[in-house]
Amino acid sequence: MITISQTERITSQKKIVSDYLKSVTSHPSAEQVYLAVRKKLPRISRGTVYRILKNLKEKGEAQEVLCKICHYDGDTSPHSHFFCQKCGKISDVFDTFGLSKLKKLKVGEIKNYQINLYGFCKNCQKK
Amino acid sequence: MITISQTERITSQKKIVSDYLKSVTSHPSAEQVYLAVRKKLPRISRGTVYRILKNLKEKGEAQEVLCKICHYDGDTSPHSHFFCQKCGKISDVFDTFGLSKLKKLKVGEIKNYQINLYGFCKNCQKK
DNA sequence: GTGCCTGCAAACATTTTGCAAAAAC
DNA sequence: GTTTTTGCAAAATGTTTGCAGGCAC
Repeated sequence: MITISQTERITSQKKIVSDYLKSVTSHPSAEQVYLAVRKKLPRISRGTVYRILKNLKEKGEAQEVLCKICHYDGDTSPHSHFFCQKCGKISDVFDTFGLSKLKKLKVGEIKNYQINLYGFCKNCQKK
Repeated sequence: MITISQTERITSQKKIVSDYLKSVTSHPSAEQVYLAVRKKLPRISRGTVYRILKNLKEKGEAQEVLCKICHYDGDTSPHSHFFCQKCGKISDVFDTFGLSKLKKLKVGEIKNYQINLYGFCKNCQKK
């Protein structure tokens, strides 16, 4: 459910969570944000951290990495997935975007990869 | 924890879950697999479904899509992520693999995307 | 018969939510 | 003073696990 508020208020909790997230490159989980932020705001609650993270995401100031419910695909051939943000449908996309480039990256040994595309599917676009 | 068994046994539960997963392209969640499979095996339990799905994944006969705990990134610029399967570290990868190609896909309207790379990071490779 | 696998229920982990009090404006 | 936001605790959701009995081999 999207919360529509006329005038969003700036609170110290929001500022500290936002500043923390922008100051680190460690990609913390919600729990890790909670533990870190609690050093500055010992009385902050998990609920508040979750609400603020969701709020930051809605405003486009943070993004989720690896998230939500686990889905399974019986097809293990190299392909990508499109997630419709309206109807929730997950579709296959058989295009690898020239991922041979991947091997040239210097991040480490790449064993596997996933490309996730988000948007509105053809069916939902019509509406 | 990886379960090492000397002789894996073929059970009707495993066969039906595996067959179901390979017969659909709907990318069901574990719960959806459980509900579907229960039509053929009314007494199967969630625990068994979760164990079989994990088993299929370990054998490379199924893959997970969108999974596990939610992590946040305060950097919303276009970049990808590398997940080390040994130490769990998440690193940024600033390479977009010529994703302008994305726009040409006919799946729908793409608003956003994520590329997730899995493997062993440089530090873990040394060990 | 041996030992892996299952069903069940409880435990665990993660996230959301209702509500009264507190804070922002 | 009004309305949003918070802290708290409980609930909801998703996943794992211990164990006794069942089944594959």
